[in-house]
Amino acid sequence: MSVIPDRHTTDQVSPELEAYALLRQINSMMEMYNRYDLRSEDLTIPQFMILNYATTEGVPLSEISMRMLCDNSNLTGIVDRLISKGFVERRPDPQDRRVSLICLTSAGADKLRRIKPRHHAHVRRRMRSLSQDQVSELRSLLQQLFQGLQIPAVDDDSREA
Amino acid sequence: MSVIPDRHTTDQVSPELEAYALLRQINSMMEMYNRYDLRSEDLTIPQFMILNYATTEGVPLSEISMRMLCDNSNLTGIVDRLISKGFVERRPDPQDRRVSLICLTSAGADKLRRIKPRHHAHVRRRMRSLSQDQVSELRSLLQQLFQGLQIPAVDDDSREA
DNA sequence: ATGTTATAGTTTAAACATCAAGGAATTATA
DNA sequence: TATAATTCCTTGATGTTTAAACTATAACAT
Repeated sequence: MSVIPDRHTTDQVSPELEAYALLRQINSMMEMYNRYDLRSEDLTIPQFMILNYATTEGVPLSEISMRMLCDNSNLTGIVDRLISKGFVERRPDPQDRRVSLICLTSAGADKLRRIKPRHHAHVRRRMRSLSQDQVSELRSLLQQLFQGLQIPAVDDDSREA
Repeated sequence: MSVIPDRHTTDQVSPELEAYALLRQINSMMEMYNRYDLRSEDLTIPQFMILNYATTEGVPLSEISMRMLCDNSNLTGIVDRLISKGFVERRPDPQDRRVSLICLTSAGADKLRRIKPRHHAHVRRRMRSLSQDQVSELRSLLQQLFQGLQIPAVDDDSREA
């Protein structure tokens, strides 16, 4: 029952909000660049991601959707497009007839071999405004934040809004 | 012409790549939470963002799209839906008949007043795995990275892929 | 004045995302 | 072994995003 106004009941921005806003903006800009890079290869970002997760032996669709943090139903259409471009194919899993394995074709593997190193180089280049130490520091902070997000629901929220 | 293999010509992950992957994943999870929070209010994330940028006096649509780092054409439909819900309205700018001002209605202002503090509290709570100092450190690293991204094109890329 | 260029916003089509619902195959359980 | 619950994937409805083409207005240059 303090008379001192709580720092965050008002509308003013907190460091957390600022950090999150920056994170979103950075993500947004990186996506713009990635989209632009992939455009010349006639690939979209989600298509490229699936290509990265697929293997020659085949990976269950739901394993890919788990890693991409998205719904299965997203991937159906994207995989369809990748198939029509000849970069992956669907194969039934002999062990479990429910799953369809997403398999990288040799054309897909070639494509990936050509694009991936360049993509990685681009990402690294775009982070050159940070020193090596700063990148490591950033990575470890993000790592910690990410792990904290995994266990979300501890609703110890009595002190605020 | 070194014989020592460059650290990044191979497929292995660099700190930069790891940091970026984490950033994307965090963004993804935060979006999931935000979407869930807004669901009970019958708002989508982009709808909520526009609501945040709109004012009672009115803001040009293109100003909002600039801040949201998106195209004007995105906003047309989203604003349409906000209008049908009664939270904003379009008004012509008397100064410039090309622009349409996006104006927060009183219903929209009420809605915002109720949702925004809670949203901010949620964001702060979800970053509680970081200390105050860590949040500040993160913010300043992201700030620096963001500014570095603004001037993208210095293609001093001769040393890599 | 007239033609050029730029800006504000919309429209359209293709791609993607979310959510709910459903079919098919598997697993668990009684 | 029947049936219930679960898992894997797809489909369809709604909403968002991108990119290109378009309309209307404004600013500018002869």
